[in-house]
Amino acid sequence: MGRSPCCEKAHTNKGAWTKEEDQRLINYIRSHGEGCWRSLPKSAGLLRCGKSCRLRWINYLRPDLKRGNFTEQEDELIIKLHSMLGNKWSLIAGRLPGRTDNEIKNYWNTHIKRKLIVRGLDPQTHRPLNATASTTTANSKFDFRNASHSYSTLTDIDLTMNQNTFKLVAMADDSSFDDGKCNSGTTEEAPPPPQLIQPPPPPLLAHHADQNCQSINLDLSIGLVPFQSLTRSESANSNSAEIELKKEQEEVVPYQFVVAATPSKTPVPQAVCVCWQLGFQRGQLCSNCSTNGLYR
DNA sequence: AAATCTCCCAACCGCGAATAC
DNA sequence: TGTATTCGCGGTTGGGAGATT
Repeated sequence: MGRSPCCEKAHTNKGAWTKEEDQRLINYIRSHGEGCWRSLPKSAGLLRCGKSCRLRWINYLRPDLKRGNFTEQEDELIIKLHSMLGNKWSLIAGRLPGRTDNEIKNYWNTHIKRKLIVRGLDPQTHRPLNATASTTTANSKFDFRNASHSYSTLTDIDLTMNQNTFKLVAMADDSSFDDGKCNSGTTEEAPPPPQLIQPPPPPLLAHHADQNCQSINLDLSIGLVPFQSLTRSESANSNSAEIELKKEQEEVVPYQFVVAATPSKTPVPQAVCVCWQLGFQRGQLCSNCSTNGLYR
């Protein structure tokens, strides 16, 4: 048998929350903590479904939320993260302390999309608007999250993203992949990820495509580190899959994307979290960070 | 001043993954 | 092991607020 129903929809309030409801929810969570959203409304004396309580708390009532306008740095970080992750708002929010996925999603739809269009960039692909149509049909398209190759040896792949050149360094142990059963963790037909117009992985790796997993899980970590602060040899010491995107035009943006691709059943690589690199203090680090800024 | 339009954001909806039973 | 439910996510929408006519 399964669980009992989540809530009685007939007896729940909908729409905007009142101050009294907010206060009840705050008081309850302060004394009991988060969790068990299903039973929370009844225990807290709220005529709301648990789902609604959770949303209200996460998006509006949480004490650590940052209020106010987004800064220019936050704008740029969102753009960069979106170019890497697509509409993975919760992942993006995880790298912006005090911001929620809903807030970032709204902000993206109302401000940043327009900003990119003004810059002549396609908000979904992050490529020049007039070039999107021609390149999306080209075979050169390389989709990170649905990559048709796994990277089981150290290799360098030059990629081009927008006007900037990146270098993809994939390092993985064969055993870290799960015999073709690993998945990307992204099942929705996400908006097109960055259209990387350089060729897909070199032929020498192609044989792995059929035998191993069809994609690399990029869900767990992504960070910005100062260019060259992580050397290849340092990275190679990790026995987990790790992809570095090295931005070569450092004079434009002196940061390096580090995407820790973590196949299931393997330890998380020692990638440096963006929280740390942005100089956040202990209390501000995200849940994925250990106290030295590395991913747990 | 009133009507209409546009923008923005909080909240809802539906789905897939994870989990309890 | 199979099924039902919860949780969490991304897409969408309703309506309030401000701008424009």
